[in-house]
Amino acid sequence: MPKIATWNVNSIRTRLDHVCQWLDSTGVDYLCLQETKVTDAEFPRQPFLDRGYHVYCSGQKAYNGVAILSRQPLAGVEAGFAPQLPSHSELDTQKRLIRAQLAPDVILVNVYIPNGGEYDSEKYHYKLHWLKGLHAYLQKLTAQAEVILCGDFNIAPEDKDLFDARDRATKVGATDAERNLLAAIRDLGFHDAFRHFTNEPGHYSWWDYRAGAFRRNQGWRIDHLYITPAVKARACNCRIDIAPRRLPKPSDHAPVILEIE
DNA sequence: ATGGCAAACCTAGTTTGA
Repeated sequence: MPKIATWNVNSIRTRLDHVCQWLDSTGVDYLCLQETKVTDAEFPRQPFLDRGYHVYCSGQKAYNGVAILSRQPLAGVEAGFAPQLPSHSELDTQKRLIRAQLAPDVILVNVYIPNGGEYDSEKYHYKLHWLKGLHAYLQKLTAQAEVILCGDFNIAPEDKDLFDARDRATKVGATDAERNLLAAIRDLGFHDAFRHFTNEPGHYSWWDYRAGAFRRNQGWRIDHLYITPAVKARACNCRIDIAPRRLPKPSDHAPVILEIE
């Protein structure tokens, strides 16, 4: 039963031991990483090669950066929008997207969607612009194949996906403009894998380092796996693993795992 | 309204995160 996971590690070099321990204990087949914060030349490949994973990364110094670890070698690996959408190549200066084929008719897309900064700031509008680019990109892909779209979306899709939805009109990650663009992407034919199995509120994938947010479970569910119908039909389970968030010096995000039969 | 924490960067204070 293949397992596919997504995890914003907030620096792969700082979190190397956590990720290795987690791979050893869960044995996931594919792990999509975000915020690796390292160039491809500096990416710590060897510990993953030693564990039998192939490493595909697209990173930059200090900020952003995505990677896919896979037990099998992957075909069709492409970084950024440009290979599918040359018109949007300016979005590729920030390393936030990598994709690969899992099968001839299944494409895995790993994204690190911009944070958005303050409401109505330049960063907020960049986030909205980036989401429109992602929509155009996925429109092409969903016409060709089944797609597993995962990563750090920096968006809580519903009010039950954050601990306090008050004032959300200006709360970046929960505004209507962001949710509407995410809904437009979802309407290309995606289903929220986590919500296929769990309806209750109070399940989060990110907690602020400050103010005891994790201890008080004051978090947001912003890390997602979106799957097209044929994948959904094979999905057995999708859960957030909060165990790594309890460790000393954790990432502020927890991994999310999808199991497929 | 602010701070609280963590990481990276030409090491000290700035930028980013959501």
